[in-house]
Amino acid sequence: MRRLNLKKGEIIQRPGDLNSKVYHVVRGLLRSYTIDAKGKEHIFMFGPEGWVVADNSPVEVPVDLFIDALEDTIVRVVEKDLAKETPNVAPLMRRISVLQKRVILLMSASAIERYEHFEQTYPDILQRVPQKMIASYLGMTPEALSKVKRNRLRKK
Amino acid sequence: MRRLNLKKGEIIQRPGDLNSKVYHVVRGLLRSYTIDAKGKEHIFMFGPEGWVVADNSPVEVPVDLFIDALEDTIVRVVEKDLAKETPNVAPLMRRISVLQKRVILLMSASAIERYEHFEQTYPDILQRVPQKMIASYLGMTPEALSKVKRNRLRKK
DNA sequence: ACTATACATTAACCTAGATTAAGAAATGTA
DNA sequence: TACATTTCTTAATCTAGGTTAATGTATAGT
Repeated sequence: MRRLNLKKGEIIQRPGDLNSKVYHVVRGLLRSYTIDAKGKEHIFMFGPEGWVVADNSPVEVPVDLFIDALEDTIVRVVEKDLAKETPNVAPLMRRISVLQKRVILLMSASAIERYEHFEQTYPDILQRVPQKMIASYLGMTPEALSKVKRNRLRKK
Repeated sequence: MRRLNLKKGEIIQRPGDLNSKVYHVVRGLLRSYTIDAKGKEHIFMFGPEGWVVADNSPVEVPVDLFIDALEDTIVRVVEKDLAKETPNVAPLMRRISVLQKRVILLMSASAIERYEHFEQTYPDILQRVPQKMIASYLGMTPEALSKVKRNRLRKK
């Protein structure tokens, strides 16, 4: 069970990589993301201390996410097949539950609603990453997020 | 491990239900969905034979999805905490992987692209459910889906 | 402290998809 | 067969959010 010290900006996984690992964040902040056909970046998740970041695909298929460090970060690296032998079901169920909520939000909620949900759910991360990344995570442009926040202020 | 015979249209789980179960579809077709604040229905997943349908939340928290039968359906019902003791990690990972793809599609793909992805991934289900349900699953209105298909034909 | 680069905001304009409403097909049911 | 109900399509209109581009404001590196 290796440890790894990452400098801000370091990329530790790229789409296409085989035998990807599972990363337990000890300190710092990871993120996973894709880049689509038009070259646009879409953040899939943020991983602050205590979180587990991984591309949950079967061991043998290539991953489709980048993972990099948004701050200087320390991670514990676990081989994916090894992780399978210590089957900790609870965190997997939690992840599914979170993803379920995210899908439903993406399908049914407006930009403002999605932002306010994020605000309540991850107030910490809001402070730690640039707003354009929040926008990317929420599936909107930085300009749209800017507009949304301004309109909310006007109403109060 | 009970068995259950459902008639088309039967609802077996409602938002707020506690101690929800895990449903293994033996024959037929289930679906899970929410109804949002504006009364609009959003289909979260379809569960044809061989699939497992459940609201993957911790046992003790109330679920937030409806589950009903789109066809006459036979299911095997498993208690959730029991399912936890037979920790079958592989299907959970698969589900996460599918949800990951879905989130990324919702964030980055247009209506047409989402539809074509569905067509390729679940050609079977496309035949079995009304189009408005496909639209709901894809996060768009039936009208939008209709338009999308027409425009695609024009181009060919 | 100076410059460069990344980030945030604003505004004008545009477009995908929502909404509304009506009619046409299909499907179910007596 | 006829009638009702649900589903699908079309068209007109509207709007949230995307795009582009300019300006302002931090932040970082030397």
